[in-house]
Amino acid sequence: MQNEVFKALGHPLRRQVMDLLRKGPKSSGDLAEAFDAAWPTVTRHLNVLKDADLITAERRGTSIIYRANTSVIEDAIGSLMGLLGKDNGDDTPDDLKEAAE
Amino acid sequence: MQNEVFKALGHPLRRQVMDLLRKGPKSSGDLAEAFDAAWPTVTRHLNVLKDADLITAERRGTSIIYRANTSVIEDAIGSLMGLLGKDNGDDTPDDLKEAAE
DNA sequence: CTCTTAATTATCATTACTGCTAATTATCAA
DNA sequence: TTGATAATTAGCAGTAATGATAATTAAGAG
Repeated sequence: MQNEVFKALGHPLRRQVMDLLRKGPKSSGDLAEAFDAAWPTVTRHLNVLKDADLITAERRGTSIIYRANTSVIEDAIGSLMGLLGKDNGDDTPDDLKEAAE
Repeated sequence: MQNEVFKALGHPLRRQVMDLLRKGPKSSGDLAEAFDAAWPTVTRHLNVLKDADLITAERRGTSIIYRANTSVIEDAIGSLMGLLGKDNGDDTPDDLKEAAE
């Protein structure tokens, strides 16, 4: 869901995870090492990202490999772009109209 | 701060507010009417958006007018775009390399 | 099977978020 | 000043999020 995505991105550690995964897949251990937080804490953040479908997990023998899910990030971008267009159906009262057009 | 922005966007009502303001400025009352929630509840959400600098408030006589702050939305988009580029400094171990490039 | 390493789930305490009603402030009109 | 309307702040209860430690599962090596 769209809301889970933004909620998931609303934590610095989770955005950092996304940034680390940007360059390529990483194991849970690699990611856990990258932060001060305890491993279970990182695992939980990874689960939040996974529930939001922002990352995927795949078992590779004894370790678990995480990958960023680019399409969901793209969707989020699209959603934000949708907040930008003025798309004026003239919903703005005359007395609030800006000088510029 | 960037984190406040994503946290603020992590609530459906707040994203809806942003969408309503997309078309033009609105008063607190206009916004409160648009939702099922009680007015003080909407006010609180507006404050979250304001603290994130996603909207600005300006008193206009007896009512208060809210406007979307487009540049902050643009910054958020930029931040998400930054999560997309592969920008490979070859951080990916050989055994995790994908077939495609 | 046993041992080790990798990672997760369970549990708990603390803090943050949400949404409500009630009380308060702000502005204007008479 | 009084009254009315617009909007906010205060306070409270319920729920969700965070981060830690302890216990558990998973897979491979021997």
